[in-house]
Amino acid sequence: MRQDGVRAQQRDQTRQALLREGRRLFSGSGYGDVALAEIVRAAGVTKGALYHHFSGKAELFRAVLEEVQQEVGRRVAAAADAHDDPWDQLTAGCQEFLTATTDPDIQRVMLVDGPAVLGWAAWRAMDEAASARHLADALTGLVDAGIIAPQPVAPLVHLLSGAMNEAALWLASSAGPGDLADTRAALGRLLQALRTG
Amino acid sequence: MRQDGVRAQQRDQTRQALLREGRRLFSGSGYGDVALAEIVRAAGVTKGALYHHFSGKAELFRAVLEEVQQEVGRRVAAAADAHDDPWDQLTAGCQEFLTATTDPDIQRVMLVDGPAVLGWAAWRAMDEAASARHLADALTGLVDAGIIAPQPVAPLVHLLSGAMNEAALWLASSAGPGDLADTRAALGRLLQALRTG
DNA sequence: GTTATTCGCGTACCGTCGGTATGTCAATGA
DNA sequence: TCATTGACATACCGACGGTACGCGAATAAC
Repeated sequence: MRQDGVRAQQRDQTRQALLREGRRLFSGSGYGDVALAEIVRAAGVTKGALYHHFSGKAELFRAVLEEVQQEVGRRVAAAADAHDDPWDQLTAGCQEFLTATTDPDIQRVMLVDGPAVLGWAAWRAMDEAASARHLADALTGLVDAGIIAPQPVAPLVHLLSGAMNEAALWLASSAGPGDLADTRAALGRLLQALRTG
Repeated sequence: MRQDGVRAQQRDQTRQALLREGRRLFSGSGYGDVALAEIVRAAGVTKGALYHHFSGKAELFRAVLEEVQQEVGRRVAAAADAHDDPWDQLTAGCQEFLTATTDPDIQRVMLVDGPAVLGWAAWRAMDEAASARHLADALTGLVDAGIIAPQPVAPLVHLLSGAMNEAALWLASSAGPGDLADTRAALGRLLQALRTG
């Protein structure tokens, strides 16, 4: 990604600075309470630079969201790949998702502001590409292998994805000790319900 | 609620008009894309009236959200009360929730903009009071009756609530024929997993 | 019944913020 | 060496949320 040439390097550096400070401020204060002037000041540039790299505030946020989602997606995929058994891959991925998205900073961008700023449909498409796709693949594989009952996977993907999103928000907000373990257990029981026999 | 006296009537009428037009515009265009000037013009008043009844844009939205949530809550409670068996009450309530929140206008206010505008914690508290409380009560009752396995209900409430929210958004957005039925079936299977033996 | 007072709301105004138009200077290619 | 492109900076604008203040009618006080 890094190109040679003085100008290309400077360009990348500026873009990275905008993404870094944008992410930090959006995470901390929420999209609506962050002014562009704040972001560019923190990044050491001006609004001219921001509008040279992004079409506006919403697209900067979109870029930040994409970064966050792909990080979470990679963590989930890595946790799943650590197992060989398809069923273990599913449960490990779900548990890792629950852990990763418990970070309040990730939540604000990914789960709270994301759908409102970009619209649910666009947010869904990005989530699909980053992590829900893994869930759909895992479920499809398990159906094909006869491990879970034959059924349309799309409804399941959304039910489970929504369940984990909301649970993560709750865990970060009002979690007492043991709530994470209880939630993991409850989620495990729901997943178990999908198994045949 | 309606009081006598010319002034009290006028006051109620203005407030209702603001809530009605606010709800219509927030539902159609989303919180961020609706200007206060638009709302007061539609309601036939001025910003002075709006700020006399509400502390600002966010509180008007909060009042609208409360209205929407309580409507949904009443629908869910009514569907549940139509049954005598506690288990039937749970499933009927969940299915009704899924149906009620498939309305795109309700979704935008209740599921997309709500958490972003008021913050997740405040949104959650309102949702708790309006409808999630019924879910928690139903689950607690089923645990006490020995119909579902003894376990903390709080994690379950959030998992199921989140599952239904996300599923409703999906159904309204990209639903093909049969998706609603498939989702109801999948949700029913997940609920079934909670039953003992 | 007259006066005082509150109340519901309109009007005018302000600061801030997202967005745009244009200028500028260094890096690049011929 | 010179023309050109590109990566910004600067100055500015319109819109919007919010506030200060005024007014007139309904109500309360006596």
